[in-house]
Amino acid sequence: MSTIQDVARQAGVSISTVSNVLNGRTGRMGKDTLARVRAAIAALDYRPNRAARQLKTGRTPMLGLLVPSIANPMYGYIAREIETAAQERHGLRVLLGNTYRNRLKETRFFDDLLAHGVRGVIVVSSLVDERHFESAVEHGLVMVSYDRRATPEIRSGIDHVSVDNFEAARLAAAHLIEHGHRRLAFVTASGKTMSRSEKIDGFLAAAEQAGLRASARVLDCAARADYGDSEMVDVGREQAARIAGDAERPTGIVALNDMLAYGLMAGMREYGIAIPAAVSVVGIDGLFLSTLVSPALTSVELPVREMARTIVERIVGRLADPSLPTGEFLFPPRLVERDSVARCRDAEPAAAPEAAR
Amino acid sequence: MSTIQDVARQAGVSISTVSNVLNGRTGRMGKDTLARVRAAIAALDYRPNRAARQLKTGRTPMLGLLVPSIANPMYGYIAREIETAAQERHGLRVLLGNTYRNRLKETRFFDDLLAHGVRGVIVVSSLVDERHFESAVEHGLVMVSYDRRATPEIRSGIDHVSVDNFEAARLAAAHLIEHGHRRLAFVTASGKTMSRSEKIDGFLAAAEQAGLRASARVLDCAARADYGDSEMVDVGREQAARIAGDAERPTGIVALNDMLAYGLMAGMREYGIAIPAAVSVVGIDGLFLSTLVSPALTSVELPVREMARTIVERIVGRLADPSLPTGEFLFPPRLVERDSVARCRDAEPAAAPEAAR
DNA sequence: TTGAAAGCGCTAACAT
DNA sequence: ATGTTAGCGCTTTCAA
Repeated sequence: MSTIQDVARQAGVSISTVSNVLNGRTGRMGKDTLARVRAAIAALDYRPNRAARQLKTGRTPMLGLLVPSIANPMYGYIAREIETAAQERHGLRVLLGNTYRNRLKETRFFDDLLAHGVRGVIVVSSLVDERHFESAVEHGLVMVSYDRRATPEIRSGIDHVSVDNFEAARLAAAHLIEHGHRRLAFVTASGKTMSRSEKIDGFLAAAEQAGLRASARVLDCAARADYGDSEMVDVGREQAARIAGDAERPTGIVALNDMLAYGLMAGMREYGIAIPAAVSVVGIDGLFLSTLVSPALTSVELPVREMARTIVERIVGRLADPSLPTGEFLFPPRLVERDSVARCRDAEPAAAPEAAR
Repeated sequence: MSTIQDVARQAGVSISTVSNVLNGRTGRMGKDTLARVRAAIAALDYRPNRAARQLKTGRTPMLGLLVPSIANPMYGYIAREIETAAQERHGLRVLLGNTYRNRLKETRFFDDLLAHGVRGVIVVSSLVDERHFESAVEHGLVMVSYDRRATPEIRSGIDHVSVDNFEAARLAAAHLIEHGHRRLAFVTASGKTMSRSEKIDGFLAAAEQAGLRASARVLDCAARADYGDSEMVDVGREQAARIAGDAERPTGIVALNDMLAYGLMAGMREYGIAIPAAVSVVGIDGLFLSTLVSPALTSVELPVREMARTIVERIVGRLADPSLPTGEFLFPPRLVERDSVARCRDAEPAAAPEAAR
């Protein structure tokens, strides 16, 4: 690898001149000096050493990205959009870490980012407890959290970008209600993350508004202790078993997310419960896999690309101007109808006048 | 952030002593000197600046990982295993890049790695043309290619880790043959990557051996030009349409990979072709999603974790000793039976004596 | 057993 | 318009 020295020698100029070219300070530079430097750079196939530059400037064109597990299709999707936005819009590379929702792994990742001189980091769907985040922020990290709402009333050094989870679940439940369902359930994994609580609230609000609050149920179930990508799927399967044996079975189900819905549907199938004939299901996320399961899953879709862009812009912006206040950025979800919801057969005509159509 | 200077001052020693502690050269060090240094490090929450270290040593504990798109569940799975192996076994971080199978993006990623001082890189399922790889290797990158076989007879500066694709497809076809299928097809996307050709060969070899070569068909279909994660799914769907309209329709299908199989099954469903009653399907990859589609997909599973470990060990090994020769590492696949294969109804009893069981 | 000092490649004052 | 120079924080001889 050639260095700035080699380029300077080759071009017959000093290293400062080369450095000036490198950093775009070509304003009052001799036209042919510039040309000679450029030629030398090309001839030597010179690439500035980032470590040296970083040692001097304290900056490195890199972002950290922390996900529970990149094998989970939802996180893979988000990661792709974030990497693409960071690279194409700002030339930033992405350092990836799987945390398996382990606090120690998260902390170590922050430490490594700091040591590597990386100042911007995106944390996807982390733990409820955010204290170690604040500590990382104090050490100089500019952080954006995805899929966690800000804790109300607490000033945070972290940007929060997420979908309106309340609205997402409300939309899903309302869709079921519109189709005449009156025995509703929200199926979730236990362990209250903030986004889960919000979804539950949205679900219950829709039920309440339709006068169905009394019969609406929230079914949760412990996930396996160790984080796996099939965690949600397993929860769905397990819940299917429980629901199958339930005499007062719900006819309309909102799933915490698409992966859980897939597991739920697979489980239902094993118990011979037809979807959507016997039970209708709505997911949340809008993964492209939802078109592949059978029946294709009706789901509340998240504007992932837009969120990814906002995340990157926030980091870049606050990196450039640390005095910028942090904020909360909420995105609207959108229901995408597919084939997992049918009109409820038990629906009373009075309650659903359009049942005959 | 505190520096080595701060630690030295706090401990009342020179920076060399601190550096020695940092690098484990504590052999003949005063017992309490060591203790004082350690205490100072802890007290100041000191973390060595990697950029400075790298500038000196030329090394940085980081690997590059290039995938077509991390949103593709198969690449997400591989990426997770690689990141985990790199981090847990060697403390290495992973720099991720999506290439969308674009040669320019790949080249730029290599350039950036070099500039960042990263010397090890893993390339997953890249283009057929490997010339830009060799150029990167000449510039000092230690490279491992996943899912591409070495070009025979050509000495390469690259390690190749892959599954035995021939065997994978052979296994899949043999499984169909065992179930009495005599009209076989291999469904693939057009564009001949090496792994695809090998799979085709394995498929045809199995057909040949069963005397079914004449009727065995390879169906390919152009993917959309721009790389997308639903690329394979779309190809599967399109092929389903074609197969549905085929009077001499195959009864046993081997899909290039699981994603394509999902699309194929979804397409078949739309055309009212029952799986496995009318057509049996076998995928290749063994993604966990295969348990979620309906019917659950019988698939030839890849030993992804073992492959990921080998990939990391190869890089680390050759980074430590560049004189190590590169090699090819082939892993055996394994058939996992689920519900997408049934005994062929058209099977002639003579050809399949156990048909009556 | 510990310390002094050179230098990795670059940026950005400051000089000229 | 271009060059000189002082570090950024660390590792590693070499000397004491």
